[in-house]
Amino acid sequence: MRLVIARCSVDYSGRLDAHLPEATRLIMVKADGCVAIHADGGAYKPLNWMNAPNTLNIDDSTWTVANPKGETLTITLFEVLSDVDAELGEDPGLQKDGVEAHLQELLAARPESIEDGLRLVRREYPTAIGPVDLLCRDADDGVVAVEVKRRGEIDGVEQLSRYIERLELDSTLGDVRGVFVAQVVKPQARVLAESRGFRWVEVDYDDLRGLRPDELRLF
Amino acid sequence: MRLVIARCSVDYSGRLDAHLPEATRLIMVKADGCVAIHADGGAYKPLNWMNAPNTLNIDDSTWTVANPKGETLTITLFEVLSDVDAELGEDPGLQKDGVEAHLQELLAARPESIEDGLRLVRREYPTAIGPVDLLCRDADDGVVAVEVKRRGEIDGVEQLSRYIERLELDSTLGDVRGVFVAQVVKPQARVLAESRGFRWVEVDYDDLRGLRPDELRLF
DNA sequence: ACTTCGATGTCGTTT
DNA sequence: AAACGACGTCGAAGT
Repeated sequence: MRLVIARCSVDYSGRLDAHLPEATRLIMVKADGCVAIHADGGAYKPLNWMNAPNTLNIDDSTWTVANPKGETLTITLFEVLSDVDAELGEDPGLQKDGVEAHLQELLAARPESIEDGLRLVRREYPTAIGPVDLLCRDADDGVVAVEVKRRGEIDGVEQLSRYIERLELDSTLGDVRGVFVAQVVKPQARVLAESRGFRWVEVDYDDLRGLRPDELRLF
Repeated sequence: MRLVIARCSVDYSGRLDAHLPEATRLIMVKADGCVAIHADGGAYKPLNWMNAPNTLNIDDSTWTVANPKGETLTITLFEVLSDVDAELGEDPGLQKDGVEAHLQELLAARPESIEDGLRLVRREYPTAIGPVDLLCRDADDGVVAVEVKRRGEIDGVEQLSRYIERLELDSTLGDVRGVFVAQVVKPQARVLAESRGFRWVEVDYDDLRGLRPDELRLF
């Protein structure tokens, strides 16, 4: 990784056109050829960037980055304040815990934690507009479509609406009931879900993972 | 901005939990207090980060970043290979050209490029749930609501649906026809648009800008 | 402050 | 490779 701090101006031409006037910035060049131009503030997103795969051409004080799609990034250097190069090596990578896929797995293994008597028919049940998270049958053998989100917001309810519309059109399933499941269901999402005739359920991630004893649920 | 290259391990706890095993990485600390941990590859997104506002506490080889929401990032340093500090100053900011707003302008100036005989009534026509991109009348004087996107995906069709529902409720416009316009309309968006009774149209940004001669369209 | 929506989104997964 | 949805999305604009 090479880190250059320099007074520079930058031009990008590609999916849009963008220009950065002369100022002091960080230019970060990674081992895979990615280039990013950072200011001294504003979260982690760079002002300009170019992702791999691309080619970096350094001609005196003009750096030109080009990729196969025909996008170009041109950096003009006026004064270099610092220039550091270091070999970092491969990164072992990030371990995450607590994302939606995990939540869906846990619910698929224990559909009864959503509603008494609920049985899983299929995970990721396919429709023309995408897969339904969980397709189930309830205690009365009715078809139930379950949408799982980590955070339950309006978009998720819209998604469930579309799936149910599709399921009722495309199949011989007949009436399909909707259930919206999330760790937290936002007030607006509750209102919309109810107005669409869906149940909404909040579940606890730690409970599902079995970190808390099941007995606690009996109370 | 402070740039430290070091062998380190990192733990994040907040919206999820994540762990980075010991390896050599870049730690970037910006003037506003943001911290980002970068590997030597993988686009511009850091492996871990913490945005402002937050507090950075450096205690020997353990750095702790905490924000008001209770999220924490803990960095344990094993070996520092490089440590650079520089004053960058304010950035004058990025100038952009070619985003959705621009596309909408061009279409407003030439509604007939969407559909023969289409005339603009108003751009950003207001409704209770937000402005409709273009409100038009067609060759038969029927009301047409146009939603403009750079890339046409399902969300955009949903947005158009909500606007039309509103327009038909709130006004004396009567039936409103929907047209979904984008540079590229994705297959799922096509299906949904058609099932809602909307037309979808793909337009070319360069054509609209007039970079290609109009005569080309005659063939 | 909160919500909505665009983005050179980026990233992973599946087709 | 293309499409599709999730994201610790980020960030700006409007309320």
